[in-house]
Amino acid sequence: MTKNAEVARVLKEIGLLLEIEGKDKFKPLAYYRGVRSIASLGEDVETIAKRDALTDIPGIGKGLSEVIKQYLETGEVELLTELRTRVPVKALELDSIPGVGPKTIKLVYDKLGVTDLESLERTANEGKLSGLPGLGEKTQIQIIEGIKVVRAGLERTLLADAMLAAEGIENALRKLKVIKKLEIAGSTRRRRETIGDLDILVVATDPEAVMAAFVKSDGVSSIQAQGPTKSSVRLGSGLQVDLRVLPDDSFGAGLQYFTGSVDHNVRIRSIAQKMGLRLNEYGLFKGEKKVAGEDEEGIYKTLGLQWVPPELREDKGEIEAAQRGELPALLSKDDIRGDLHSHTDQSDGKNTIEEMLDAAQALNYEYYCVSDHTQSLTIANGMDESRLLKRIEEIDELNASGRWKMRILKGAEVDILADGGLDIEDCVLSQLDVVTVSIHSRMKDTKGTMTERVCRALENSHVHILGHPTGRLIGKRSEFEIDLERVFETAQKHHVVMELNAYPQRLDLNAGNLRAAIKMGLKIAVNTDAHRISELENMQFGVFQARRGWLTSNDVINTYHLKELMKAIKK
DNA sequence: GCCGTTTTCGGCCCGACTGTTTTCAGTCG
Repeated sequence: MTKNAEVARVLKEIGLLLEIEGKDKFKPLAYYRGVRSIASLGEDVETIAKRDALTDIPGIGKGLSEVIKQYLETGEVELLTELRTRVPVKALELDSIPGVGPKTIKLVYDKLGVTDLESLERTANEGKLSGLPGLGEKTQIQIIEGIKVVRAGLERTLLADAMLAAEGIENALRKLKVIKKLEIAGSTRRRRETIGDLDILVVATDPEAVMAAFVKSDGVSSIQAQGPTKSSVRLGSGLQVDLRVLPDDSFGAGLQYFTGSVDHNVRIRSIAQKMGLRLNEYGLFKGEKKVAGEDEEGIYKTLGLQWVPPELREDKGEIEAAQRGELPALLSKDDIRGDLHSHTDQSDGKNTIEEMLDAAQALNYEYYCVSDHTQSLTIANGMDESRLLKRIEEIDELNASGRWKMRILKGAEVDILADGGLDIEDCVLSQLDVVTVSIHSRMKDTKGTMTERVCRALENSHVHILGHPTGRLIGKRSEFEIDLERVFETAQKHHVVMELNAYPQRLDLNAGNLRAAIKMGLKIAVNTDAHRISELENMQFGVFQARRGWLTSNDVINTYHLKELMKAIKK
């Protein structure tokens, strides 16, 4: 696991405490910028620090780089320790409550001695919050509700779940005749791994009617806000959904604005400013005159930029590329010709091989690889050599049967053992079309051990793909401690492809890692790792993540025709 | 604290909504 999240938390806490002290309005903003920058870094911040290149990171200057260095070297930051002494509150915890910010934290600390979630909940339940200057009955109820949300751990939702919820609301709203246009914006449109809340934008002839219908949608558990152009509700699942009504000729500007990210928009805005223009959610203006806003393309074009695909809008070089007209032609779902990692009921899958093949055929794939687990993974009923040899024969027969137009590829997801060896003999591996190797055990190995282990596995001349390279489960399990740079170098040397596992909880590699991998010339396989028919649909999430990693079809081997694919993985 | 086609100082996105107000501060995205 990288130190990135940890460092981001330290910077966030400093920013919050500075804001709570209230001495400087802009210093905290600089810290928050640093937080976003570090949190979305593709590389380990520690590696960057060792290169002495922290100030190359956007938003990190002399001050923040010193703070980061101090933390990495000593595990503490003097400034933070001082701040905590002056304002002894659990700022991160309190700030995570919806509706509570630095000003409220300061108020309840000064007046009531509240320092954490527990004491805030107690004072709120005792009714002591209402009556404080600026705080009334309703705010008190809102805070109690907000604490429940935090306790339930519902701050962020997986993209797949958010998209499902969005679809439900979208379908319901589209039935209203007064709605002329509707788009899902925000981080869902940017296809981030997890979503804070849903942003829905509409153009409607009768905004009031839309708002009235929206707040009564199925699954709404509470209404946070309801105005003529903006309403906000919380679903039973905890997900917050914002709906905004825009004028028709501002829809593009609104979409651009509410798609974000903040950092991308700040840059776009400053480009507009330098051209003597002003950009807000209603349009791009020269003085009082609107010069663009109906669609996004017009806004970007007027600013001298190519239209930027939402997945790239993170201020990670996309603006410079768009200025030069050099944005990559990103991978699309239609480019995918097959899936190279899937399971059946031979190991821990839920469907038979025939059922999986029928489902894959329905996706018009040109090839499809069956890759069940191997023997060390006993919990998943992994196959030993004799079962695997039988499976190989079976697939030969299935190919010969002519029942499926696509080519069925013989594969396995082979376990990497503690010492980096594989749990299937080379003489059997050599009979497979696609050998994927993965870590499923000893996930707490030290960085050195894990790196050695994986690299040794990649040195085996029968290995084609490294499956879910960091092993993370979003929100559940961190990445292994592993030196990815060394893994990439080894893979490059031994001609091994990196997997982008499309499972919504995995999305492994992440976008930053993907970008680093292709920069080194590595190829990627976008695979579903499906354990049942329905999971073959997860390919879309892999494609989203690939796009966030700037991947083109050339970078992804399962966009190739069968012949080229076999050539590409040949050792 | 960061940054630079407004470059070593002086700005820093900005509008909507709520609650508690009587004109606005706080939060959010």
